[in-house]
Amino acid sequence: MTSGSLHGSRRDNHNHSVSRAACHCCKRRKIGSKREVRRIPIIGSKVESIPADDYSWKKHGEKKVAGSPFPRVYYKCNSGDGCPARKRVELALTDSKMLLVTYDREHHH
DNA sequence: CGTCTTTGACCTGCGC
DNA sequence: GCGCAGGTCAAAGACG
Repeated sequence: MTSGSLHGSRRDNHNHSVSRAACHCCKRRKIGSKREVRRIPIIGSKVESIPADDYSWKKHGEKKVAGSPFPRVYYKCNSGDGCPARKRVELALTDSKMLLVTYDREHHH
Protein backbone atom coordinates (compact mmCIF):
# COMPACT_ATOMS: atom_id res chain seq x y z
CA MET A 1 0.00 0.00 0.00
CA THR A 2 2.50 2.57 1.08
CA SER A 3 4.72 1.63 -1.76
CA GLY A 4 1.69 1.76 -4.03
CA SER A 5 1.02 5.46 -3.54
CA LEU A 6 4.75 6.08 -3.56
CA HIS A 7 5.05 6.00 -7.32
CA GLY A 8 1.58 4.73 -8.09
CA SER A 9 0.88 8.08 -9.75
CA ARG A 10 2.46 6.62 -12.86
CA ARG A 11 -0.70 6.05 -14.86
CA ASP A 12 -3.17 6.84 -12.11
CA ASN A 13 -3.03 10.61 -12.43
CA HIS A 14 -3.19 10.58 -16.16
CA ASN A 15 -6.58 9.24 -17.02
CA HIS A 16 -5.99 9.60 -20.71
CA SER A 17 -2.93 7.44 -20.29
CA VAL A 18 -5.01 4.67 -18.77
CA SER A 19 -7.14 4.64 -21.88
CA ARG A 20 -4.10 3.21 -23.58
CA ALA A 21 -4.77 -0.17 -21.99
CA ALA A 22 -8.44 -0.02 -22.83
CA CYS A 23 -7.80 0.93 -26.43
CA HIS A 24 -4.88 -1.27 -27.34
CA CYS A 25 -5.93 -4.24 -25.25
CA CYS A 26 -7.04 -6.19 -28.29
CA LYS A 27 -4.77 -4.65 -30.86
CA ARG A 28 -1.55 -4.71 -28.90
CA ARG A 29 1.01 -7.45 -29.41
CA LYS A 30 -0.38 -9.74 -32.07
CA ILE A 31 1.15 -13.19 -32.19
CA GLY A 32 2.67 -13.71 -35.61
CA SER A 33 3.17 -9.97 -36.03
CA LYS A 34 6.82 -10.48 -35.24
CA ARG A 35 8.17 -9.04 -38.46
CA GLU A 36 11.85 -9.66 -37.94
CA VAL A 37 13.55 -8.17 -40.94
CA ARG A 38 17.14 -9.19 -40.45
CA ARG A 39 19.77 -9.80 -37.79
CA ILE A 40 23.23 -8.33 -38.18
CA PRO A 41 25.93 -9.65 -35.83
CA ILE A 42 28.73 -7.13 -35.46
CA ILE A 43 31.95 -8.73 -34.25
CA GLY A 44 34.69 -6.73 -32.55
CA SER A 45 32.67 -3.57 -32.75
CA LYS A 46 31.22 -1.10 -30.29
CA VAL A 47 27.89 0.60 -29.97
CA GLU A 48 29.64 3.57 -31.55
CA SER A 49 30.16 1.38 -34.57
CA ILE A 50 26.44 1.56 -35.11
CA PRO A 51 25.80 5.05 -36.51
CA ALA A 52 22.32 5.91 -37.68
CA ASP A 53 22.74 3.35 -40.43
CA ASP A 54 20.83 5.71 -42.68
CA TYR A 55 18.35 7.03 -40.17
CA SER A 56 18.26 8.36 -36.61
CA TRP A 57 17.39 6.09 -33.71
CA LYS A 58 15.97 6.98 -30.32
CA LYS A 59 16.56 4.73 -27.33
CA HIS A 60 13.21 4.12 -25.70
CA GLY A 61 13.78 1.15 -23.44
CA GLU A 62 16.25 -1.13 -21.73
CA LYS A 63 15.43 -4.54 -20.29
CA LYS A 64 17.62 -7.13 -18.67
CA VAL A 65 16.83 -10.60 -19.89
CA ALA A 66 17.76 -13.89 -18.30
CA GLY A 67 20.41 -15.76 -20.22
CA SER A 68 22.49 -12.67 -20.90
CA PRO A 69 24.52 -10.79 -18.26
CA PHE A 70 23.97 -7.70 -20.35
CA PRO A 71 20.74 -5.73 -20.77
CA ARG A 72 19.02 -5.45 -24.11
CA VAL A 73 18.47 -1.99 -25.61
CA TYR A 74 15.50 -1.02 -27.74
CA TYR A 75 15.76 1.73 -30.37
CA LYS A 76 12.93 3.30 -32.37
CA CYS A 77 13.08 5.33 -35.57
CA ASN A 78 13.37 9.02 -34.74
CA SER A 79 11.30 9.90 -37.77
CA GLY A 80 8.16 8.99 -35.90
CA ASP A 81 6.41 9.82 -39.11
CA GLY A 82 4.46 6.62 -39.09
CA CYS A 83 7.71 4.76 -39.31
CA PRO A 84 7.33 1.51 -37.35
CA ALA A 85 11.00 0.74 -37.92
CA ARG A 86 12.47 -0.65 -34.71
CA LYS A 87 15.99 -1.73 -33.88
CA ARG A 88 17.05 -4.09 -31.09
CA VAL A 89 20.66 -4.01 -29.91
CA GLU A 90 22.13 -6.57 -27.53
CA LEU A 91 25.49 -8.09 -26.68
CA ALA A 92 26.23 -11.69 -27.55
CA LEU A 93 26.33 -13.99 -24.54
CA THR A 94 29.35 -15.86 -25.90
CA ASP A 95 31.20 -12.76 -27.05
CA SER A 96 30.57 -9.51 -25.21
CA LYS A 97 32.52 -7.88 -28.06
CA MET A 98 29.95 -9.00 -30.56
CA LEU A 99 26.95 -6.75 -30.95
CA LEU A 100 23.75 -8.25 -32.25
CA VAL A 101 21.66 -5.71 -34.12
CA THR A 102 18.21 -6.93 -34.97
CA TYR A 103 16.03 -4.84 -37.25
CA ASP A 104 12.29 -5.19 -36.80
CA ARG A 105 9.89 -3.83 -39.40
CA GLU A 106 10.97 -1.70 -42.29
CA HIS A 107 11.11 2.07 -42.65
CA HIS A 108 7.88 3.56 -43.88
CA HIS A 109 9.61 6.65 -45.24
C1' DC B 1 14.38 26.72 -24.42
C1' DG B 2 14.31 22.40 -26.77
C1' DT B 3 15.57 17.92 -27.28
C1' DC B 4 17.34 13.59 -25.89
C1' DT B 5 18.21 10.17 -22.47
C1' DT B 6 17.19 7.16 -18.47
C1' DT B 7 14.35 4.50 -15.22
C1' DG B 8 10.13 2.29 -13.46
C1' DA B 9 5.88 0.24 -13.71
C1' DC B 10 2.23 -1.99 -16.30
C1' DC B 11 0.50 -4.96 -19.63
C1' DT B 12 0.15 -8.90 -22.59
C1' DG B 13 1.05 -13.70 -24.29
C1' DC B 14 2.66 -18.28 -23.65
C1' DG B 15 3.76 -22.46 -21.06
C1' DC B 16 2.84 -25.97 -17.78
C1' DG C 1 -6.10 -21.43 -14.44
C1' DC C 2 -2.06 -19.28 -12.86
C1' DG C 3 2.61 -17.69 -13.12
C1' DC C 4 6.51 -16.01 -15.50
C1' DA C 5 8.96 -13.38 -18.91
C1' DG C 6 9.45 -10.04 -22.05
C1' DG C 7 8.21 -5.73 -24.20
C1' DT C 8 6.38 -1.07 -24.33
C1' DC C 9 5.07 3.56 -22.84
C1' DA C 10 5.32 7.71 -20.07
C1' DA C 11 7.45 11.25 -17.35
C1' DA C 12 11.28 13.59 -15.46
C1' DG C 13 15.94 15.27 -15.58
C1' DA C 14 20.08 16.86 -17.76
C1' DC C 15 22.64 18.90 -21.34
C1' DG C 16 23.71 21.85 -25.49
